[in-house]
Amino acid sequence: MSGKDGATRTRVLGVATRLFAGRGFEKVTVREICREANANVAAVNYHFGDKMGLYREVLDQAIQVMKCTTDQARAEGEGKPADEKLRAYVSVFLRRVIKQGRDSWIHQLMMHEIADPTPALDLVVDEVLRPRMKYLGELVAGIVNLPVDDERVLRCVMSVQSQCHALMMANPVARKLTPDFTADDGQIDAWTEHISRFSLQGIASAAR
Amino acid sequence: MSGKDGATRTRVLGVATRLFAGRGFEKVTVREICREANANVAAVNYHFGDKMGLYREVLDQAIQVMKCTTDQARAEGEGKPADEKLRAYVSVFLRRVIKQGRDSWIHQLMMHEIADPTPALDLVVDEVLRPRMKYLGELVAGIVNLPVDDERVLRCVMSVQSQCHALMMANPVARKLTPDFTADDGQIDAWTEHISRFSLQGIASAAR
DNA sequence: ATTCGTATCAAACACGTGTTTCACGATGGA
DNA sequence: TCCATCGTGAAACACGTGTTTGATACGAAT
Repeated sequence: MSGKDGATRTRVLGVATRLFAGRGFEKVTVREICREANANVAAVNYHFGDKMGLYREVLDQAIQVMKCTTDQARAEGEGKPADEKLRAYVSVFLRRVIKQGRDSWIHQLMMHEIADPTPALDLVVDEVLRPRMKYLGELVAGIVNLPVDDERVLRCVMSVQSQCHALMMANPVARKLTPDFTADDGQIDAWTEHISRFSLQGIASAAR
Repeated sequence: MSGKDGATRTRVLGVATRLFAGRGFEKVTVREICREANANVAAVNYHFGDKMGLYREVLDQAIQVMKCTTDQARAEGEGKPADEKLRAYVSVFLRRVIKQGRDSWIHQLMMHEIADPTPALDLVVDEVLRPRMKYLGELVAGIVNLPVDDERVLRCVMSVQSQCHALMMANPVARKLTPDFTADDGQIDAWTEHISRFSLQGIASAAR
């Protein structure tokens, strides 16, 4: 069970990812992670230095996946007109967010990072959020024929982002408000259609 | 300093409110609260039963203030047409939210409640959020001439709410993205104007 | 004057935390 | 075969936590 086989590190990292996402950094204990991963308490210290080192590694993984989401959104809009690029962005984002698939842990993790910011949040902002806003800003600016740094463009970007993010952020709240909500493809498509149309109309009005 | 004078309880409650809002329930210690309030550690146990009792009292206060915000938004739209009622709602909300005034602690508190839901969150949903959504739903339904429980109406309400909430929720993120942001009246009015126009256009498009 | 309930205080309690230490076994190269 | 290194294990360490306890002082009612 020991030796070259470095499965313990992987197992610990996996469990840590799930638990950190679910309850944040502070509310998860090293002991609990190791217990669920069938590893010794000292494993996290040996493989990751300390608890924070383990957390940083989990967060780095999250950043990689988020950058990948941005790239996919860009790719799906490739060659299309600006309004369809925006629709593609919303579509990719919602599919990745609402689907309780293998990526949902990321957004729970980000939720906790926003509630209790750590220095690592800066990395997320610089590497993920800023590129996304830049891309959306270019789209909006193209649609309304305004400079990308115009205030009105910035505000429209916020409006689009906020609608997308709301569907993931307020998850525990939304579940209480509409307990019969299902994340099937039909619902996702309907939300994509709504946010796209709603936003495109709003964007058009921003240019006067 | 002791006797009929019940200032300790008030002082503890005040400090607890500020600290719980800033760092959430778990990351604040009873000792720290009492130290800042110049009270003994046992004070919280005597006056509030235990730490959770103190937290519940803080959260109850928050619910009262939020209900008051809803009432004010309703009042400012009284007698106006539906689209101006919506503008009034956005205006009241943003003024209360963006202003770093005496109410900002509430939204930090809610942020932490959403990130780490406790049973008390149900109370917030039932007493604050549901009435707000009901009110906004009636406004939207009136504008687009659809039944209040129509899916399209519900989605528009979510779009409006998400834009308003985004300005308060992503505060630590927004501060990094646009560090030169100032919460003066001009900015608030500009955002109110943007969200109102953006949303009214989007709502109009929802009815086809 | 005595009694009772209120409000506060310092000290201690019981528990859980992240981290460290030291020892044991396995692995792979010299 | 020997030895250095790696991965793991159980136990202990140092610290911080919420909570409880017993004592003290004060004011008001009896």
